[in-house]
Amino acid sequence: MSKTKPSLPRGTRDFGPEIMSKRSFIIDIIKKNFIKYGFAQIETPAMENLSVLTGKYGDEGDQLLYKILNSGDFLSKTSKEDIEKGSRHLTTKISEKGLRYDLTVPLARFVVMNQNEITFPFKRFQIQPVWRADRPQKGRYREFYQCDADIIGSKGLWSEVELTLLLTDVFHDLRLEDYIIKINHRAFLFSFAELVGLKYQTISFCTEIDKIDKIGEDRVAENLKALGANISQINEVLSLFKENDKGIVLERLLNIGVNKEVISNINSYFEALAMSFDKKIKVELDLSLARGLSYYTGMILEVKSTGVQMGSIGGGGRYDDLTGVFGLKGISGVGISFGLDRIYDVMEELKLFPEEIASRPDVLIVHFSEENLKHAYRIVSGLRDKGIKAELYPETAGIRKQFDYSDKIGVPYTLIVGDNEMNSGRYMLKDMKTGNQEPLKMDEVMRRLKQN
RNA sequence: GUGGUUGUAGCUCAGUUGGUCAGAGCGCCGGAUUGUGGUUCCGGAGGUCGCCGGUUCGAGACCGGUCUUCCACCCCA
Repeated sequence: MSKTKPSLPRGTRDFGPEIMSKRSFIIDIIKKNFIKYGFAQIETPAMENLSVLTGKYGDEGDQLLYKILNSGDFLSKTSKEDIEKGSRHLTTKISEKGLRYDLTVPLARFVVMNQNEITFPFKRFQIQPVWRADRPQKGRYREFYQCDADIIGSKGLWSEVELTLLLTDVFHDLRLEDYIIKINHRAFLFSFAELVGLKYQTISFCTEIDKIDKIGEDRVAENLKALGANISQINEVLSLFKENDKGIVLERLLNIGVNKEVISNINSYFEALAMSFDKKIKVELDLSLARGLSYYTGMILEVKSTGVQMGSIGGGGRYDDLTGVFGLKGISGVGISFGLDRIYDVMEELKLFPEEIASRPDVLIVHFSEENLKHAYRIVSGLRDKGIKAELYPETAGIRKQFDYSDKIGVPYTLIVGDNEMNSGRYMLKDMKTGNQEPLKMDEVMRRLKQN
């Protein structure tokens, strides 16, 4: 048998115990808040039929889809012609499933397939990995977790407000304060594109607009001009981006022909957030925000860390007709997504993880002999029955070694079981931080440990 | 997918123009100390220098390929 060196596919990672306790810390907070806001959890398969996935994320997205080779003799249904027609065509012959690319399209499929069982508005959350055949970088992985909350089948503005409050609560609970929620509306972008004369190239227009903080206004203006945009109108749009007064911005938007209803919606959204919710809400209207998947049609939103150089740590928006592609018309939805892995990276870099989240027992029992060890069987079991996280050093060993181990795992207390203790019925409970120890009866030991 | 970048002990990194350059610190294991850890002291184990091939009398250092890391483009959580 040949020995192979173990390795991991590019852009994927193992998560050891310390990393997992931190990831769980984040997930638990997100999940707790999802539930608090009335969302119910669902899960969907890692793989979907390619017919569900393809064409939903644009050409770029299709390229980033992981396709699964058909089982068995995957060439049996292909001909020489299929190969000659190129890889794109051939793919359809040898692969019919793919790994999920996000959680929104699977949700749309789920809603359509279960429309008769679902009560609308349908509020669901989903925390699962997704896969993209992207080139990995810092904060960019080929396998990563999304934590989505969506409200399907409601057009009310309260949904947007509620999701904004939810975002705020989660970041507050994580103690991650250096972030900003940027919002924009697709209708604004469409109007801008029309204004500069790129009505039929809105995608290209948005792509350029999105690069403003990266390459600067001047180069964006150049690029737009190259696309055929009118220079004076470009300048008008760019100046609008810099306007800080929200009232003036909304007025100017009205002047350039943005739908009145959309403007009043945005206005109502900010008015709602301005009400006292006893929270610091960090939302900012950013007219140059042009990202988001191709299916967003209304408000779009992105969460940026202001403390760390990192792509967005969350995003979301409203999609008026997500289920339309699967034959269910007239269902509007709005959703947000937390990027677990990026939130992790940000929190790690900012050292925001509390120290006490590592999983460790409350007490470790140490001993001197086989007899002591056996005597401790009942003790450790008794402690556990009281709900105390107790661990017993599993074999006889030097007491020094056992204390060394206690240190390594960071256990706050050790309970010493030796001949003295067995004879007196009083067990030595040692506080590992102070080094103080005290002989105590078992019920007193339990009382002390329960306090912590 | 395109261009560039990185890769030496578990970790962080030294290693001069190819010729005792296979090293340090930390960590790990053992002992000093068989009823007491975090300090100290002593000792020890670990690497075919990412992998494959080439140039050379000789390669960790040079060349090619490949994998990985990070960066830019693209796009995104």
